[in-house]
Amino acid sequence: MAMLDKTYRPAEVEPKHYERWEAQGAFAAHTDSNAVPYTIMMPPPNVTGSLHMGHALTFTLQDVLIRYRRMTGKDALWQPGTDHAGIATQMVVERQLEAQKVTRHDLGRDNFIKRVWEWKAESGGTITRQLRRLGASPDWAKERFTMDEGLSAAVRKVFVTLHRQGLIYRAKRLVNWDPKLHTAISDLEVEQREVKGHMWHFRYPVEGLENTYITVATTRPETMLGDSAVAVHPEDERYADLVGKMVRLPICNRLIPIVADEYSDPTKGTGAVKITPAHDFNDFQVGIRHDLPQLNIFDRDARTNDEVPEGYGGLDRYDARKKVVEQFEALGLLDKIEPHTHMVPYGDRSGVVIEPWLTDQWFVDAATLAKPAIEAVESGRTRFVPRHWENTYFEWMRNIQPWCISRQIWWGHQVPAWYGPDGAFFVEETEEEAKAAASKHYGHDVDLSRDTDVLDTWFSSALWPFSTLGWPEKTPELARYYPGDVLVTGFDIIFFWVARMMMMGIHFMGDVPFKDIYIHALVRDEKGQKMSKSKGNIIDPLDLIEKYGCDALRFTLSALAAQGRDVKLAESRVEGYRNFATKLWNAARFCQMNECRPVAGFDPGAVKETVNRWIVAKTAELAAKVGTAIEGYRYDAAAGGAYQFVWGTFCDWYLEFAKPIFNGADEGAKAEARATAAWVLDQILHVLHPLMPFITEELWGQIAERGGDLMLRFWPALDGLAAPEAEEEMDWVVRVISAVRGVRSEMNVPPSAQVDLLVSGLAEAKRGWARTHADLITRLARLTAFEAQSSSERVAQASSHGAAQMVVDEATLVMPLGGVIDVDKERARLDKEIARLEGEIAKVDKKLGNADFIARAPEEVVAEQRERRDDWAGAVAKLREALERLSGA
RNA sequence: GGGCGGUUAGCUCAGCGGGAGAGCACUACGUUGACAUCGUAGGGGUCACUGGUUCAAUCCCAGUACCGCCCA
Repeated sequence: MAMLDKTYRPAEVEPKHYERWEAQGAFAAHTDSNAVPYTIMMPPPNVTGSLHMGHALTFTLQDVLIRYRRMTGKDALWQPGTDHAGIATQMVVERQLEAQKVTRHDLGRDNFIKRVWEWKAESGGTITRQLRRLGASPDWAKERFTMDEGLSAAVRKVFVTLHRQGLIYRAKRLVNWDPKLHTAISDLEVEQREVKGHMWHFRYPVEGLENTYITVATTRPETMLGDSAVAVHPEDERYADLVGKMVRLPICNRLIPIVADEYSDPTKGTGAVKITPAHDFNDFQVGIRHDLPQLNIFDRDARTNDEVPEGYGGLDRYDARKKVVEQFEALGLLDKIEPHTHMVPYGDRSGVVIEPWLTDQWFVDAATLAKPAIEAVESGRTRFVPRHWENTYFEWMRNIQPWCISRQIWWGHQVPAWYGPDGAFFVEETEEEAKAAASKHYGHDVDLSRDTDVLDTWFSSALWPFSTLGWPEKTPELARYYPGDVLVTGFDIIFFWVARMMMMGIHFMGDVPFKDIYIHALVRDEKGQKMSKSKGNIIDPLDLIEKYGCDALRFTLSALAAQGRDVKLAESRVEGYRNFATKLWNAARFCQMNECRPVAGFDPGAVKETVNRWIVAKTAELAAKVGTAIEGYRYDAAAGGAYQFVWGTFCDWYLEFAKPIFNGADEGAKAEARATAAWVLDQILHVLHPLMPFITEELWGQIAERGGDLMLRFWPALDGLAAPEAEEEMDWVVRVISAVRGVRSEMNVPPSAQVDLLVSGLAEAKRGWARTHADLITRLARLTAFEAQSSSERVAQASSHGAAQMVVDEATLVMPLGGVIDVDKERARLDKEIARLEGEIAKVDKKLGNADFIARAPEEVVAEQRERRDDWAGAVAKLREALERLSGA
């Protein structure tokens, strides 16, 4: 085996392994295997997308899960794919056309759609290529696209079925109309933004009463052109005698009624509110209650149509507003204008103000579908992690509104409905079936025209957990991998997507689409700000990968993914974990230099040396800890535990312990230490693999000849390796070394100074420990000699000439420093230590002196406190003796 | 207005009824044959505030303040 380079070079290593893994089919699920399946449905990124930090987080977390489960022997399916992202994709292609000064209308529908497919063929692979750079290991052979033939068939089937069940219907309703994109959008695609505007107070003359006016306040003066009524609260005495009278609407010169309706809030504005049923959601409801006409005054561009008085037609809504206000002022009917901050709806894609507009649209009866989806979470068949997201889910699902699923765009699944000459429609999966149905209906063949609308992108996404597995066909995949084990996603799409998958999954599959829903937080910048182009604080994951390596980024995201917290990403963290990768690399290099080669048939349970039994036990703990953490979605604990072990235990202590052995003469000990170190390193590579797939695979291959890739190996099953007595012994060694190092540093004993260490009062049982580890303690504490059992005369003599003394358990360590040491300083140090311990003792004494504590606290807690007090008291006594011995110096 | 989170070391965050923790940053020392992308040691906190429950509260409960997010 060639020697490892001095540093790890991720850029050279990553593509090499990824390509081999993929080519060898290492990511594939095995439908015909006997293993227990484990399924994650990848939230399909937009086909227009490119990898951002949110993707990096979510896909890293999913990849950690899938790699871990694959290693534990599950038949792991991570189902990948992309989403056609209707509006977003159409906008991208339209923007390209715009550069050529062409509109989609110039091309016509068919050509435009062809153009989008061409674009998809060219650029649609960006996001999946980038996912590969992240090390994601989904079953690429199963990659799907929401508009591919199979998924489109599923969409048609679902639409037709729900329509027959009365759960999809067509209706003329007020919808959120985007006047820029010329389509309806769903409530969820509307963003409410706080806007500083005005409140205009208009006086409407009451018909039949001289000089009597009712004043209405509005933030949208232009809509008065479509007013159908004025509403006051039924109990508002100010207006009681006006209810039932008519108002003559200025400008329009129409008569509209004054109605009593609880929608009017007497405490707001004037208490009288104008009602425009065709352009406001609340007013629409009032209109229904009072049977008011719905007067539509806008066209699809939100310009006034010809329903408005002469001179007002064809105006942009804001020009119309200006003109209406001017006219009111001219008429002396403008009472006042107040500054007013209110919420205004904006289209999340177009960024323009949404206009409530009366149109024919297709709706899903979401309330009906939501019921079993709510029940599934209530009963725990599907579980949110962290739990509190259930509240968010319930809140929305219990107040769910009809879902407007039709969009007046071209890119998407066209609604499978065909219209006859009289407007009757036929909802069928194919045109042939629609024709047949129409013939039956009319008694003869007729020409049909297909509905031009397409479906909301989220409609097809809602089917993702089963449509990707081949539904409506009864495929082996569908039987095997549905329901999924976990959905990993961000909270921002609980409504858009999670809720809808729950509804559709339960309705069509009769079972929930996944057992767990792991909701992770948003990635923010280090100051906690949302990353956005306008703020210029975007961190590109690919830049970080290039700079620090993919594993460093993955490890960082995992380490920061604590449940219930946003991920605040500081580049310094990535750098720190890159250093961790380097540390691991060099530990492996050290092992290699010392000929630590994996030994065939090595039995970790059979090692004899204490250090080895100790590290074997610690390694077993590590594997269990990391496995449990990943299973509990505690990525932070998994990463933290691995980091702590590799750096803080393996490198800082075990390898240091091993050095004297490697350099010693005991060949047996050397051989065992080498084999153990190699074994531990192998276990580390396994355990870190889900988090850091590349460096672990690389080391795996470089350290020894192997039978195959690390990624397809089994997770370490290390039972029965606990060694509490070895742990106790090595902990003692660590305490001794730490004590010496601490005192050396505090007393300014330079590393070069030659010092001995004497031991006094060491318990009989520990003398063997001291002898066994004398070399090791000597080396790590930088001593010249370590006297495990010193005579009291020697101790007394040494300390009377000046010595640093430290108490470890029942023993006192004495470091003779005659002539070097500042005795006053050492006294002060001992005094300080005594004072600290006495403070602790006082605290415990207070507790132990409390009769209630003794009576009520659990026995073991009381015993623990007593033990602790005894230990401290013993230490204080020894420190006093040490002071005493110093008195002669 | 309703709901949900958060407030612990300078920064980013763990912990969660019985001795305050990590990483980064900081200070001092250090090229000891894996690693300076490193080593050793150290300083730094009335765990937001006020009450309550408890033998015992950073941890549980209630309230307050401030910050963030979602919904209306």
